[in-house]
Amino acid sequence: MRKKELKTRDKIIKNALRIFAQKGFFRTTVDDIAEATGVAKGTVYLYFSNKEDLYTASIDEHFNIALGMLSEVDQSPGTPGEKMNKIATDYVNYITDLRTTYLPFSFESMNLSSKTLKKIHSAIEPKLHEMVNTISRIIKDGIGHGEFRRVDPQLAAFYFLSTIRAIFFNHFYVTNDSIKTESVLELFFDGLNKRR
Amino acid sequence: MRKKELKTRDKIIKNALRIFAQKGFFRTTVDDIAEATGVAKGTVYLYFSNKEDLYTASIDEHFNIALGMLSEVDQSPGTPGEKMNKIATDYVNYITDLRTTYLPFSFESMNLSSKTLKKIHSAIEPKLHEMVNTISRIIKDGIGHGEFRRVDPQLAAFYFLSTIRAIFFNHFYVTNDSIKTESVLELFFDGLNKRR
DNA sequence: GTATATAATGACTGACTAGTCAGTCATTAT
DNA sequence: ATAATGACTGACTAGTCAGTCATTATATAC
Repeated sequence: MRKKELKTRDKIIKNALRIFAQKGFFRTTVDDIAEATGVAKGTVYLYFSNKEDLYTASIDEHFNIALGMLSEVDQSPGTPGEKMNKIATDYVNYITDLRTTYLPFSFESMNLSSKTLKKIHSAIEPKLHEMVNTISRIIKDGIGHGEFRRVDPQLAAFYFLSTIRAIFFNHFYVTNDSIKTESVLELFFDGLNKRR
Repeated sequence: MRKKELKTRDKIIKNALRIFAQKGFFRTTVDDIAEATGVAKGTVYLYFSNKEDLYTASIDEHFNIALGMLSEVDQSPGTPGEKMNKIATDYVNYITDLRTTYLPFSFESMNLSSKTLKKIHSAIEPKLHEMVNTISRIIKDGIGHGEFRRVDPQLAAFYFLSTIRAIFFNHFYVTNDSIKTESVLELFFDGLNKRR
């Protein structure tokens, strides 16, 4: 039964994404995920050949969700600046829902020298590039319309993603949570230097 | 013999910092660190009560080094903008030397809900605040001298640290390494928006 | 109603590693 | 020359968890 199979597989991925995002790869056990999904551990291994495979699938899911949000905002009306603001707030909400402290779920925290993590890295890279490219197009558009300065769109897109991460970092490490998404975005768009 | 004791303990921390930075907490074994230091595992436990204790000590060492670099630059001559540029490039060089892919070594990648990581978090937090405060003072100075806009110095300082992290992120995830520290800093200081 | 195929289970294994501790030995004190 | 010290060792224990597989349950076919 193909339908049922997809359903179980999807349920596992959904739970794996949430738990991996909350606890990270090493502190998450396959038993955790099986229990959360309501299946036995053996069932997980019917759909995924090993833990890394499941992790990779979870990351894939995560990026698909993120890319979905991105293109939705991209296709909605608004100036490039408005679109980027929407992207940031949507993404912040999504991650907040995941209740992850294990952030970008999580590229920078992994040692790429091991085979496993290289595999994960190569699964992430194309997705990340797709995100960068989408944002890059919006920025190019903004440059064309005279809204943005003539900067390297790829670099600015990348930096924009880092800025979004900075917002979370604020949330988790500054107990005084007066720091708001808008303030950080304001800094991103207007910079620190005084205008001359 | 007090002298010798300090030496062994310091050697262990030094190696632990390097290896934890390269592989992260979970993939690093105490045996790895002992072997790298040239002592038996038991020796490690003479100086540290457990693995987390050693990790915390390593993070402490890391922040002390970072804070040392910060205050050195702070006390040297230069405009606030020049100082911040120096801080960023120095820090990039330091991390590059560590050969870490396990970034800010590593706040955002840990699940704070566990006791262990809460302990680590509380060890990090004061150090991080000290870093933010130092940078914050430089920014305040820049605002006073009319170099920077009137922004929240704490927020801008925090965002500056995130910007430095963004530079590494670039290095590790963009195979085309045309992206340079200066370009990212330029975006930080001047923002994306066109000046009106 | 029986047979076959497919899906799911969970007890079990074995590799791995944090942490222990009885014993060693070079150095220092008497 | 003898005794005391304590830094250091590494084999060992105990716990964890990824991955397996013989067994059971469920669905489908005839």
